[in-house]
Amino acid sequence: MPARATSKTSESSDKVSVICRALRRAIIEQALEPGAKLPEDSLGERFGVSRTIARHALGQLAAEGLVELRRNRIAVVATPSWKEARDAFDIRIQLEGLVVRQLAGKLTGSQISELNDHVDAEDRARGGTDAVSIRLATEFHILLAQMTSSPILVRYVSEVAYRCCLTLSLYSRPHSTECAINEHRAIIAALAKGDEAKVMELMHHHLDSVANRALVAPTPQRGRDLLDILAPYADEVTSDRVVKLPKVARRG
Amino acid sequence: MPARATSKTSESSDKVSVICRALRRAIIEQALEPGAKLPEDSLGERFGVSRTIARHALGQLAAEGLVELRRNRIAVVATPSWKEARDAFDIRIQLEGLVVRQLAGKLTGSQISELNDHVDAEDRARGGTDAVSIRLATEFHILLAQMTSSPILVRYVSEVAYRCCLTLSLYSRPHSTECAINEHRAIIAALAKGDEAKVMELMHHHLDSVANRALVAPTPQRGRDLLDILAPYADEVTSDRVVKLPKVARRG
DNA sequence: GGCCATCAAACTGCATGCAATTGCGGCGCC
DNA sequence: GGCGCCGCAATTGCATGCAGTTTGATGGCC
Repeated sequence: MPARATSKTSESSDKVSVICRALRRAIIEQALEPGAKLPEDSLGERFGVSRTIARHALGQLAAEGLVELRRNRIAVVATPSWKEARDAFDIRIQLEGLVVRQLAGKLTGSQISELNDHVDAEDRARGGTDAVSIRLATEFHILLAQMTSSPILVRYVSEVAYRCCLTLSLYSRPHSTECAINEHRAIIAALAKGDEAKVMELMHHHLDSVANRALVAPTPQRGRDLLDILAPYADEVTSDRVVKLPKVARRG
Repeated sequence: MPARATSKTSESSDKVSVICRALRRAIIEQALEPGAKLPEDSLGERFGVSRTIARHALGQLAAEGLVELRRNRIAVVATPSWKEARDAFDIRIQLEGLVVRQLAGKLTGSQISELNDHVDAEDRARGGTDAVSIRLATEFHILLAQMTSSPILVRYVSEVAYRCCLTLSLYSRPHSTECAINEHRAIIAALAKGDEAKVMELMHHHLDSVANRALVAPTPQRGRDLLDILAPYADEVTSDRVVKLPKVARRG
């Protein structure tokens, strides 16, 4: 066990971060769909810890935007609205632009092979489930961010990439990952060549096309969370409690 | 009390978020300097809650990068290295660019007056302590972000702005806030006029100059955390425990 | 048949208690 | 006099317990 140790930032202790990692992964692989319930008891039992720890983990994930926490209510996997999804992609484009700008022409040989290896893995995973492909594609971007050795950038890129994953599972149709893989290869090549302008454009285009493939339209019906659809109509309500529908059947 | 209610994102419950807000404010006003210790007991006692809650709050702040948490050790206010500070400003420039791009020409009259009122407050605070000026200047940027009504953007801009505050208290000399105030006014004017290119340039320049005023040089001596200075030399160490100096007198 | 009140189970909010680890002051040794 | 070692106080890591809230189901009433 390489004991990568918990990176300085966040990831408080041990058990908590283990649970966080597990849940994060489950979420981005869509084992846990948006809206899925996450009761503290069940989590604690599943991971062999007390509710206290499970609760703490949920708090962390909420801070990352992967989980929604409302007072006295069961935590659920976040269900970003379409607008939030769009915003997340906008932010992501900016942040990853920063990443490639820092990296262009500065990669070592071993870093380049590491990236190529990763894309090879993505390639091999094409036969498998979509979930794994999506996870690997996301991890490619995180890997890139890590190479900047800027902890802040790593954290933000990771978070926002995870959020985009969530989005994908909400709004995206089964999508072809091939072009994404080719785009990854192109980005590596341009990074190695040190062509900053080119790599910026590639990354921008890559993320933009991912976003567009995912977020073709507000898809009000498939957005699947009734409350989001109704949200605009609730603006009139002045009270804190946003909307109070007579028992609306939520998922689950 | 306007009962602003806890915004959907993060900020779990009540007591926890109260503590978070209090600590955040104390940190950005430099009542708590970087490196200051934050024992769970003391926090709990001070805020009239149990350690459990104080601990949870520290976890949230750690997720935001304001607090550093290490296993079995007392939490301390984060002490960003010079490089991290620089990175934070880079990210901030990108994010706030996004903000003003979204806002240019889209502000309502009342929003514009709200912004002007805020800058007036900044102006009035010029006679007071530096701490308040810094806080108000930071809050101006957060106010701007809030007007995008993009929760994600608000969260990221807030976080990174707070981090930059931390930085300022670490590396900055007593600085003049006047030009910053004028720059704020200029940004509002350009936003109102809807001149996107102009406002982008203004914001970029504004943040860049703030960064440069603060981060003139690595200032190795004044960076004041011996451990950061030694960090590059510790890369050789393979163990998890990064560095083990014979009792080095840390602050406090 | 549909609607509302009532109640129990489920779940969260929080405090407290115990075990484990760390930090630090004093002691002995070189 | 300085350096390293040991033991105690301080502090964290975590589980459990109790109180308050929500959920949703059952039964009575219109």
